[in-house]
Amino acid sequence: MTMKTMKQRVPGHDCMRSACPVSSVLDIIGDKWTLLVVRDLLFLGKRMYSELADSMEKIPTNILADRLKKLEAANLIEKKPYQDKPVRYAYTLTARGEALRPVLIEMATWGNEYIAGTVKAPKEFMER
Amino acid sequence: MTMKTMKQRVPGHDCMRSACPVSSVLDIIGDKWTLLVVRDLLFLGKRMYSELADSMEKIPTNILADRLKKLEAANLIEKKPYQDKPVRYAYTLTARGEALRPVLIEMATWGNEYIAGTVKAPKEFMER
DNA sequence: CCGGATCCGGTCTGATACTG
DNA sequence: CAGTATCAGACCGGATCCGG
Repeated sequence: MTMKTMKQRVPGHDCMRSACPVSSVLDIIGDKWTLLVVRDLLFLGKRMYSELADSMEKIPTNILADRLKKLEAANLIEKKPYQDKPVRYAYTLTARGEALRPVLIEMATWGNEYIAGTVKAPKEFMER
Repeated sequence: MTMKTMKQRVPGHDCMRSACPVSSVLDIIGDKWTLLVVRDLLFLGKRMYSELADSMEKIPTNILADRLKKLEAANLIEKKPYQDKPVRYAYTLTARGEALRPVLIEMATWGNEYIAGTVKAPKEFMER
């Protein structure tokens, strides 16, 4: 119930970020974990929950489940069952989610240039 | 003392984000407010504390002060006194901070395309 | 086992009040 | 004007639990 009762950012609410696109985007991906999930789906080819949970950054499972829900609610990812008994889902980016690629690329580019020790991504990731 | 005792992300610590550039960048700008401050400095020409506090998103003053400190510690901004009696500081982006422009631009581009009602930034902001 | 859901302690956020 | 203090409540993250 803790995660479910999180404060919503609804139109008219004090916290509603206005029409600035940067601000609006940050309402969706402006936290430490969401973009890491997107990165794993976009660049690392992950699709299953267990693969996502296995990230280098050790995302807690409750956080992962919560972010997957929010990403789905924001139409950045879809989940489709790939087996029954028990039902298991594969998570994939929607076109809307895929479109975040340039954002991730620019972040990676900045990191490679300005943060020592970061690993350069393979070139195929840096191209459309 | 609350803000000062925040958990540090030091090399060797469990929480240290590894060499992934995206992850490392998110350690610096991966929260809801930091990039908004950068946006104000980069696109809106703000320099003074009071201008930054006046953002549309109503950033709380304690959060603003905290983010300015962290941005300075990360060498993304500098503060220089622009008057004495009393000493007042102007905050400006360093080259390292200015270099985040492509990230902000891609975020704004994504927002304009995929979030209804976001305002398009003037073209001069979208060019180097 | 896998994919989460629940619990819980501690941390952080953010509204407001306050100070020099 | 440029921050600092305070404090309740939101949120994170580790551990654990549970249904299929």
